[in-house]
Amino acid sequence: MTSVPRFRFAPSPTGYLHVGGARTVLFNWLEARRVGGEFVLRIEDTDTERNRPELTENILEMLQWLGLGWDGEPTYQSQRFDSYTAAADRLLADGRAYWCDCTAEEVQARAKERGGPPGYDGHCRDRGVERGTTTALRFRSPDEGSTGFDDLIRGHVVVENKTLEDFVLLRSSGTPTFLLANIVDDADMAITHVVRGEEHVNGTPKYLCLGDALGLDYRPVFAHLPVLVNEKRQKLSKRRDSVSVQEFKDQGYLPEAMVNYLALLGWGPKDGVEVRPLAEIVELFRLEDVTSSPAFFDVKKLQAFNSDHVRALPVDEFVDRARPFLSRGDIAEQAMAPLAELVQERVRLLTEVEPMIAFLIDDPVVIDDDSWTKAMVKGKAAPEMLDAAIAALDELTAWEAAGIRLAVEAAAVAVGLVNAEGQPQLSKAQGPVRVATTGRTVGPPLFESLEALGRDRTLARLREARARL
RNA sequence: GCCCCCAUCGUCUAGUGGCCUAGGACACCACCCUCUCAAGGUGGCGGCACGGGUUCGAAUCCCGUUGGGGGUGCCA
Repeated sequence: MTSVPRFRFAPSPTGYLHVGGARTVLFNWLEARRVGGEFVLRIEDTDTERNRPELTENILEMLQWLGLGWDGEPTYQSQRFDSYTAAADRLLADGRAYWCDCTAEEVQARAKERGGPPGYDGHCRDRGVERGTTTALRFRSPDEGSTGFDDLIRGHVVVENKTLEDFVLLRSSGTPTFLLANIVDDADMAITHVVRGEEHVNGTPKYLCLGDALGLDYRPVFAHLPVLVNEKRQKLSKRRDSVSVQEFKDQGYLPEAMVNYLALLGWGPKDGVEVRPLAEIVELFRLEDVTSSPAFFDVKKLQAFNSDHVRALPVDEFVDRARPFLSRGDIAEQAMAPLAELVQERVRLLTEVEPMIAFLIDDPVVIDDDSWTKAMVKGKAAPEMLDAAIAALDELTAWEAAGIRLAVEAAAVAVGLVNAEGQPQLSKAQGPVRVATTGRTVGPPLFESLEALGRDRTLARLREARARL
């Protein structure tokens, strides 16, 4: 029987899914997909104190959103405590574990006194401490020899067993800790590939020694991914860095842009084509090609990827995606309809859509102060231009972009905003008209915008602005 | 302190001994295009941390230094 490659993502519900976790999922998922293996989820909720069940929901929801599905139902460690305590009992019976009644303070005090490395010193190893309400079960780490493992990304890693301290297996509350639950489950679930963050490298020898002590004969393939860092090159942390996937979703990032960008953190396609669909990345991705150095999570580049993915959308798909970000619902959607294509190529984030078409919804239009100053106060011949535009547009019989353009051009000529050849200078002439009607100096092309605005509102706004001058 | 890991433009990367006077992308700057803003086009800025080896030849291999990171929890 040949076993299928099996990958897993094992988050603990103590925080929202963040981009680092998402990248770990992605790399697991990508490799699993490529080799035709399975990708499963295991919720590591062993710490009943910090566990926040509702966060599991967020993690699952974000994975769905990113399009990184999993096989089968997630496993919950909180429902498998029996397996862990059984393993712990075995270790205790075999003399590979012992009860310890030291408090954290005592451990620290002794470490300080002896001046050596902090951490547990094996104080209770042979004290014959009985199980009590304040005792934790510790693993008796091997004193000699060394433990090594092969890592797809880092090569061979070896550590001396004597540097492995006697870590806790069972808390005094009786709940199992990470390492114990981890190895028991990985073996039980027949995980063949352990792909996780670099922060787990140091724990791996402990994990392996534990497995040996348990007689598991279990050796998965490891791949420790480089961590994602902030601008100060520290590991991304939910606490100090704003990196939850949910936030990016809320800001109007597209999931395809997100996974595309994340795939390029620690890996790059040989052909150099960065912006591409996930399906292509699945074909090209190789876990062994992943870099071993930390990568900076650059929001600027993410934004650039998002712009590309937004523009690559068919226009009705773009409208569908933008819909949840339109706070004013149908009104906004109807307003956007005629300008959708023009808006699409101007936004980086979906949250930028509504501000761009707000002038079609707000009545009266909200005028941006800086824009007003720039176009009306500092701009050339604003009053004259508005007068001329009003006159020209008022005479228009058909209200469509091309005709509106001709009228504005005629107005420009009338007030002398022309170049050496006597041609209208729209770059100068459009300013006052744009600000009067849309409230801003920037936005979708003016004439299409005015067509969408309608004759009456356009003229009314021009007259209102003129009156203010 | 101890253990482990890492080191190519500001950032993400390509590069696995000669194809490299190091390629691409983001960012930045300039110009072009242009009704604003985008988009697009062209060009520019900018890097193999340092020192020793090995080799005919090193960004690529080895050693050291320096710098950075991760771990060192009754968190995961």
